[in-house]
Formats: sequence, C-alpha cells, structure tokens
Amino acid sequence: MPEGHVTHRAVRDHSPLLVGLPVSVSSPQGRFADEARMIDGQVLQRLEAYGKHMFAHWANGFVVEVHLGLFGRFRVHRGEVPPDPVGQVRMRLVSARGTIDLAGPNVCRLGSVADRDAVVARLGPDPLRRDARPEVAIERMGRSAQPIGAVLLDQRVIAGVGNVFRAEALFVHGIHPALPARDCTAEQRAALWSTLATMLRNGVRDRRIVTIDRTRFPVPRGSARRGDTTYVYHRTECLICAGEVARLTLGGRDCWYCPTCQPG
DNA sequence: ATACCATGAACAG
DNA sequence: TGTTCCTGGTATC
Repeated sequence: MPEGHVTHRAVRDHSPLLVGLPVSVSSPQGRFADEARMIDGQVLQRLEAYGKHMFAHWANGFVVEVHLGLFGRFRVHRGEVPPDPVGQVRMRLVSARGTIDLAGPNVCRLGSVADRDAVVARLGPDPLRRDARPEVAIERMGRSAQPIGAVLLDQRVIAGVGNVFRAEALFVHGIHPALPARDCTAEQRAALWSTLATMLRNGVRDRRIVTIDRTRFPVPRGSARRGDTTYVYHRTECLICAGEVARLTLGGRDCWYCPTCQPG
C-alpha cells in the first residue's frame, strides 16, 4: 500500500527502462484507451514524483498523472512483454528495455504541463524532493488548529505522508495525535519533518516501511519479534512499553498511538 | 465462493 | 461526515 516512498521508488525503477526511449502506450483494461492513443509511440522525456503523485512527461507535451490511491500498483517486467494477467491493467508502457503495468490506480489521467502544475500547487513540500522547503510545511503545521494527527495526513501541508508514517513519526517524538498542531513547539514540528523525511527515505531504499530504528530509538531487549516493522501502527501493544495501543479517528482514518509514550 | 479489510482521496450534502 | 471508487491478500464459510 503506497505512501510517498512508493512513487519515488517507481520513478527510480522505471526511469532506466523508459526515459529517452519511444514507448508503446496501451490500456488492456480499456479505461485509458483513448488517452493512451494520444501518446502511443512518443518518447518519454522525464518521470517525476511529487508526494503520492507521479508524472510522466512526453515529448509531444502531454503529461500523464498517476496516483496509486489505496490499491494501485506498478509491476515492472524486464525484457519480453508479459501477458495481461487479468485484463485489469489500466496502462501498459512498453519500451525496448521492458514493460511497466499499472493496475488499480486512484488516478490515471492525461493532461498538460499546466495540469501538472495545478496539482503540484495544491501540495505541500515533499521531504523526498531536493527542492523541498521544510519551513513551509513547518509553518503550515503551526498555523492549524486541527489535531496534529490530521494535519500530517493533509497533503497541502506535507506531501507523501500516509497513515503509517504519521502514526510512527508522532510516536517517535512522544506527541499525542490529538494535540492541536499549533500547540506543537517549533522544535517538535521541525523534528516531525526531519523524522518523516528519514522514514520516507528509508522506505525508498527498502521498498517497504520499516520505521523501527534502533540507533535512534532503542527497543528494549526481547521486545521486538521477528517481522515487527512499526512501534505502534497496527499493533495491539506498544513496542517500547508493551502497554495497550489506542486508536483515534483523525483525518478520516484510524491513528494508532500509545497513551503512555504519547501522553496528551 | 464470499467477506472483509487495507499505507487514499474526491465528492455530495 | 458519510459514500464512493480502485485491487488483492487473507480470513471465513
């Protein structure tokens, strides 16, 4: 399930297979067929990730925006073109080097550079981008009366953070998710940014979310079991204090937290 | 075979 | 705030 690290990883993985080459674009499933024809055979100039959005820039000026949503998934195939497994591939990209299949996206839309710019204009800074300005996100957090747990999911504040990273970053800093964001100290807001940036970067590196980091936040001996990847997210007991994990609906989604380690 | 749930977000009202 | 859309893995019958 994709948070921002997935789109950035996809750009890294897909670019060597597609960028600079003519690409056959099709829609085996059919729902992107008309749009696919408009760019079929064009050279892919650039792939770009911004938060959970991905943009493919084509030589004839079109831009394809992809948002994976909850279910969306890319599959990468090197070499020979694979069969379409179940007719569910919304967009298939085929170059001389390989094939990318996109299934189940929330958004797969053909537009212009202006459309791309409009999407980006709605987004807060993305910690995974070189051009990110942390102070913008930190300032927006500080202006909101909403619970910090809701604000961290707001893509206008910080782009790319999803349900796992928000819960885990709040845990690491001992912040209760219901605390009004503007009541977080400037230090706390800066620390959340930098922790989220680290977690997202690790997600890109590992191709999955593992927020447990013993060098930054030692786990008691014997506490972590094999396969544990989070401190509180989707857990019944806190990895640090073994107390019962609580849940609160914030930003429309369940936020796991430890009432002991994150007093509020 | 069917139900249900999930790391998301737009939209209606 | 609730509904809707997208898919697939796991649980349940």
